[in-house]
Order: sequence, then C-alpha cells, then structure tokens
Amino acid sequence: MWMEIDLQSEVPIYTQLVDQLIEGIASEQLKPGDPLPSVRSLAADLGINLHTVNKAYQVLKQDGFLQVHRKQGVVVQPGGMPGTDAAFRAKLARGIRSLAAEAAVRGMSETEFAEQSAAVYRQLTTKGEDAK
Amino acid sequence: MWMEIDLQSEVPIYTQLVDQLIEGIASEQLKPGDPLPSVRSLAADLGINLHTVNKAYQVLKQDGFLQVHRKQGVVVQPGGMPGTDAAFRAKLARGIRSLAAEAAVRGMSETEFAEQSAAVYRQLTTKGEDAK
Amino acid sequence: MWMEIDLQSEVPIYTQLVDQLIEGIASEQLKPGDPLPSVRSLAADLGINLHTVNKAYQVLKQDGFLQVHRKQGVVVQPGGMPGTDAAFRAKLARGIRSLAAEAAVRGMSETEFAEQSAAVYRQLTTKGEDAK
Amino acid sequence: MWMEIDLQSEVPIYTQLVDQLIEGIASEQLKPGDPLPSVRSLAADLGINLHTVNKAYQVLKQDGFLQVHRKQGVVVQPGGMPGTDAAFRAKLARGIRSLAAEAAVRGMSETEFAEQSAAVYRQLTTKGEDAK
DNA sequence: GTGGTCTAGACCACC
DNA sequence: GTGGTCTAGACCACA
Repeated sequence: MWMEIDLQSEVPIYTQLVDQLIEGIASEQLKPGDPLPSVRSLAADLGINLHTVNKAYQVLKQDGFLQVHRKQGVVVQPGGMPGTDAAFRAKLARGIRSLAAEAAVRGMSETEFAEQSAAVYRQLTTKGEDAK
Repeated sequence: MWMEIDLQSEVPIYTQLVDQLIEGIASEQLKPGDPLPSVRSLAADLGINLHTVNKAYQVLKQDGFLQVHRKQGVVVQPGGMPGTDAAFRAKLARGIRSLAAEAAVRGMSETEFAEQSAAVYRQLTTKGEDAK
Repeated sequence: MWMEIDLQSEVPIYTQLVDQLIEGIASEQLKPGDPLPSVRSLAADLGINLHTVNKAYQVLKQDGFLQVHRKQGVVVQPGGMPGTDAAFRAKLARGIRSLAAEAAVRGMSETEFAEQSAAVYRQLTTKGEDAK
Repeated sequence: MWMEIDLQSEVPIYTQLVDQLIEGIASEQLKPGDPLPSVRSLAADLGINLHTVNKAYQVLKQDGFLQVHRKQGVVVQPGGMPGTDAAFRAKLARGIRSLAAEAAVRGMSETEFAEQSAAVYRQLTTKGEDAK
C-alpha cells in the first residue's frame, strides 16, 4: 500500500489515513468502485491497530466517500462523490481563513497565496500521472 | 473585545483565540506595538479560564507574533512579523493539501479553489476597513 | 422472482429476504400452500449464497410462516398463519416504541404517526392488486 | 440513572442506550440543555465499558440530538431537535413496513395496527407525567 | 475472512 | 475530571 503514517505527528493517525485516502481519490489512484484493503490487512501493513483503520473507514463512509459492504469489504463510492454542500463550504472557508490569516501576517500576498493554493491542487490531481 | 468563542466547537478554545488574534493582525485591527488585554481581563470578558488565554498568548509568543513583558503586559510584536519560513510553508502546504484534496473529490475545479482562496484572503485583509 | 436485494444495505441479506417474503404473504402475492423456489434456484436468481437463502427459510419456518419438506421443497404455510401471540406483540411494541420515540422527538404528532402507520399497512396489503 | 440495559439481548448495548435516550427526550424526562452523565460515570452505573457509552453518545451527536462539549460533558441539544428529514422518513417507512407486514400476516387489522401505533406513541410521550 | 461489537486499560489534550 | 485517541485481544453475525 502507498500510504505512510507518521506516528510522531500531532495529527491523529485515523485523520492521516482519512486525508491520504481522500488524496488517493483526488489523484485518481483510487477510482470509484475500487476495493480497499480490509481493516485487518491495512492495519497489519501500517503496523497500527485495526480499530484505528476502522475509525478512518467509518468517517469516510459517513461522509459518503466509501461504501462498506457486509462481506466484500470496503470500496470507493461507486455512484459519484458527494458534492460541495453547505457543510463542506463552511469547513473549507474556516480552513482557508485560518491559513490565509497567518500567511497574510507573514507577508505573503494575495496572489502568492492563491497561486500556492492552485499549485497544491494541481500537484494533487496530477500525481496519478506518475503511476502510469 | 471583538472576539467570539464557540464553546460547542470541536476546535480547542485556545486555538480559536490564536486564530482570531492572528486574523486581527492580518486585518490591521491589531497593529505592531498595540497592547492586548491582560490574561485576567480577557479571560473574564470571554468567560473562560485564565489558563486558556495564557496558552493562546504563549503559542503566539512562541511563534513571534506577540511579546510578553513580565510587567507591562502583552503587545503585538512591534519589530516586524516573522516571515514565511520553511516551517510555515510546510504547515501551509499540509493544510492546503488536505482542503484541496477534498475540494477536488467533491468536484470543485482548480480555478474555483484558487478563487475561493483569494476571496477569503481578501475578505480577511479588508475587514479592518469597516472599523475605520 | 420479484425480490430485490440491496447488498449495500446495513440490514443483513437474509433479513431482507425474510422481510420481503413476509410482505409477499401480506400482499397475497404468496398464498397459503404456494410453492417457493428451491434454495438453489433462488440463490442463483439473486446472486447470493445458498446459506443465506437457507437461513431465511429456516427463520420463516421457525416462526411458522413456511413449511419445509425434505423432498417436495418449500411451501407457504397452508394451515393458517400464526396469530398475534405474546412474543410478537412484545416485538411489535418494541419496534414501534423505538420508531415512535424518534418520530416524537423530531416533531411528528401522534396522529401523523398513526396515519403514517395506517398508510404503510394499506399500501402493503393492496400492493397485490396491481399484479392481478 | 433511569436506564436499563439487557446484556442478553441481541440488540447491541449502544443501540439500547441510543433508544432509551431518545425515549427520554420524547417523554421530556430529558429536556433541551439538560446535562447527561459523563461516559465514565454512566458506564460505571450500568456496569458496561465506557467505549460503549461513548459510541451511543457519538451516534446521538451525529444525528443532532446531543452536543458534546469539550469539558462540561454532554448535554441534550439545546437549540431545537432535528426535524423529519428525508432520511428519517425513509427509515421510518422501512421500519413500519417490516412490522406492518408481519402484523398483517398474523391477522392484525389496519385499524388495530394504527391504534397500537398511536397507543405506544401516547404512552411514550406521557410517561414523563408520572415523574411529576 | 469480513466487519460489528464489547471489554480493558492506557495516555493525552483541554480546561 | 472531561472526552479523544490508541492499543490489544476477544467473540459474534454474516456470507
């Protein structure tokens, strides 16, 4: 598996997992319908507890990014991803505001900030190209 | 004081304080050298614990946004704000990556995302105009 | 066969089967004495496991809705259905209580709830009319 | 605490907790803003694990029935309960359909069924009167 | 073998 | 003291 966990990080392990799985979908390394490793095998691969993996899967299921089948395991949501609903836009605005404020204080200009945002977005969504 | 605390939020109170103080500096409602309320008075104003305010001030001092004098109290860093050092750029990239990935998955385009970033930045830095 | 299985559902497949067979009897699409498909053929039709179909049949046999003959196969109970015994009334009360409580909390009135119950009952028992 | 857990039941403990808490709100034994016991104390009271209590609280928080504060613990949602949204109406219809089908098969009439529904609803919402 | 549930015990951040 | 997170190990229902 192409995931990496930083056990020393202050950000919870399950959150790291959630982020990386979303990035995997964004970069099309994970496509709708693709199967994901079972909680047990992924936990073993990463050297963490299966409950931690399970929590990440539950969060993503809750948000509509994954489906958990009774027996076949976990798959990437096949029928289209959830859109930019109000909850997400609020979350996005909050996240950007916090980052933008500190960037502004540290002297980064509006265009620099916007370009940085665009650059990170582009890098993410074209990461999958390397794998081809 | 123009700060608002959401006790129900999942984000720690001291973090909300830190964010709002940084936003205050970004919008120039707080200028270099400006005095900040004492730990005691701010805590009383907001109805929160002394330790919580103190922690926020310590974090901001640590990052170089504030100066804490034993006797004269707390002031906004008078000698220029810290710049965009490597640590910040890393933190910024991480923050944006997480947001950008979810935005991409939810169908938001690169330009939409960049424009949203610019819009939030602009709104922040021009908020102070109202107060004039 | 007119049954539909939702593999993504959180409710077990065998429970979905049980429910739909009971609904079939309620709507008189299945009448006392009617033969049911063999475990093998139904499993094949629905693309599920033999054991799953078998478990559903066993549950229904246990409750007295079906008769399972070693050789002749499975038939809908010919000699009258079981009545509203104490066990069922308890199960019914438990089920309704859980639904009614959430309905009440969400602001649905008693009459609304009762009418919804009646409406669903009526829809079920008249569904068979279409097939005629 | 007025809750009772049946460890032998096939229904998960956390689900029993969820149901009873919703019933408590429906009967106004729990009013908006009321504090709930901490996960630790409730777990100790009921003789179960704190994680089990926590799961119940998380489910109810997710559905908007509870708020979890950082430190004051858990309280009943003060600002109005969630309404009868599409998700709930679907869940309600599914639940009633399953019960109504079996009731019909067992010979319970539509009016009996509707009256039983109304009776259970009324008993729930007037239970709080006893406590007065 | 899969996820779901439960237990037990631990450490941490927050306040 | 509160909830949040993580680990470890267990049993069960489902398929």
